[in-house]
Amino acid sequence: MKATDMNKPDNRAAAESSAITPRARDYSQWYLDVIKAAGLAEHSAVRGCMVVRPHGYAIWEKMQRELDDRFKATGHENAYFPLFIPLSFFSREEKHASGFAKECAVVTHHRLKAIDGEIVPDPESKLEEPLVVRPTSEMIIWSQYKNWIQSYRDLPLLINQWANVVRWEMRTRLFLRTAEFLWQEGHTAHATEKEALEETWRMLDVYADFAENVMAVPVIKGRKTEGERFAGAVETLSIEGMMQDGKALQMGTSHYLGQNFSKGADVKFQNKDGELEFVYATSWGVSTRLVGALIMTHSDDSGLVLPPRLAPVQTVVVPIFKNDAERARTVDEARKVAAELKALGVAVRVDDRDGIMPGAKYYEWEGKGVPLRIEVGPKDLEKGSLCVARRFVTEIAGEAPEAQRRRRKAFLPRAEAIASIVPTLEAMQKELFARAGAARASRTRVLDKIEDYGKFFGEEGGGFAWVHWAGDSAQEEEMAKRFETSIRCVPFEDQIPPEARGEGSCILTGKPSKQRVLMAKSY
RNA sequence: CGGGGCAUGGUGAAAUGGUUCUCACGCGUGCUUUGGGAGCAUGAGUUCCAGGUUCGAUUCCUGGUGCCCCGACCA
Repeated sequence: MKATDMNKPDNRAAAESSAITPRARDYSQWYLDVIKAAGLAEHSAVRGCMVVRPHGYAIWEKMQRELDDRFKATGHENAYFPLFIPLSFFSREEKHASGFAKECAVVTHHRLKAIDGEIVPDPESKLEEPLVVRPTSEMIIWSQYKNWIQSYRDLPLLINQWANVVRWEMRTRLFLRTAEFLWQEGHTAHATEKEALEETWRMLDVYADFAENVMAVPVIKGRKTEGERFAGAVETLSIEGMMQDGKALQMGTSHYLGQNFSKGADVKFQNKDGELEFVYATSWGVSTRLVGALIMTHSDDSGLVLPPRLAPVQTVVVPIFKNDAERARTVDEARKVAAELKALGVAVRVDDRDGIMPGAKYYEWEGKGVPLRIEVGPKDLEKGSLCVARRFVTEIAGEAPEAQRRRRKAFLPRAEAIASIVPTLEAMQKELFARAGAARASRTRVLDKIEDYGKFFGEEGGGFAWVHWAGDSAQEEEMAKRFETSIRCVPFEDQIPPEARGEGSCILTGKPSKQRVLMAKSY
């Protein structure tokens, strides 16, 4: 949408142009506005690629650390494999290769040359075998595992890689889908199917734990239908989150690969009985898409809202002063407060920049999603108090923004204020999770009639729908065309709310169905 | 890859076949200010690329490139 009317060249409109589009008006625009206001990322001049700015990267680093701890705790180690995959390796697993074929960047030359004054790939430097820039690393990793695995004693092999991958997507969206993105991919090898399946389920649980307890995003765990499965996988599990516009976002996947890839790469091991057997495999990954999920789950019309556990700055301290003497005293106090908070384990930053009005700093830090702000002014020095302001308060319908602002600021005695920071951050973490859960619940329906289904995803704006399903792949596609919805997953039984459990009949075909599936529009 | 649209300082926009292209935000400098986006003064910075039409093109034409929207694609 191009808001030409909004941008008349007068002062007011120009000042407003830096404001964030309300979520209710245009969710896509709001999403981009938040990313810009928070300084997370921007489009690169390189087609379809994203530049992650420091604040965005700092959030990703926090995610990395939390995830990495969990991977280590479950026995995994990090390693690194090449960016380039020889085409012959890539094509060893047929379904995998054809699944990714349409979105691969391919390197064909290794040298440039000036021809007619123009620098072009040197025709004489053409590679004998093209190199595929990894869209995922199964094949390059398994070709290496062949050398690493001979005996059951070499198993399980539990490796994770932090890397970038390239998928030549037609249409891109910051964080959610870009030509190049950052991720982690785990690739494990096991002696038995049972063990590999356990690993697949275990890592999905790790992702769900991370999503809910760190990102404060409630997710639904389940398995993908055949049509949505990872190319080459026997089973794909995923966690699905609901964004504020009611759409589902796949936040992480864990695949059971069976022996497909070990056969493709010819990786056998000798078991205890001395017999040769193909290895059982899993792979699992999450990407910088999670940053997009974070934005679309918690943020508001003032900008980014970060769960404290992922906030690079959890508390910002802003000194307020009118002259040099006040400046010296308030900055000094701000630094003392910061040091005390740091000792309590709080990520804290003092914003003592001169020449910027305090209000401007508040807007800036709110836009960046900092959970708590402490203001230190001359009055606080006199009274021995501090002003603590929260990034969000529980919304009260109809309350004016000005009233909300007052309600979320509190002047507290100094010691009390400092002691309140850690518990407040913890409470905010919990509140975000609870809020997201409530938002999801309010947009979730249990539906039995196809008319209700159409109405829900039409005029009612959609969300998650629990419906019985017994259709085939073609009928799945019909649902996609008719309602722009898809089966997000076939949930594990404990993921289905009580009111949606039990057997029934398919919403489209009327055929008997054992359990309901999760339907939604998706990103 | 098909259909449509757009291309003007860092950003968002105006204007024009004819002197030196306009405005706001942002940026630099100085003074002043600082408990919710300060003010004044002053300064720097712009017509995507290549051809063509024309006395003269940022404007019109052709081609290229890039971006946006719709489809296709995206498990």
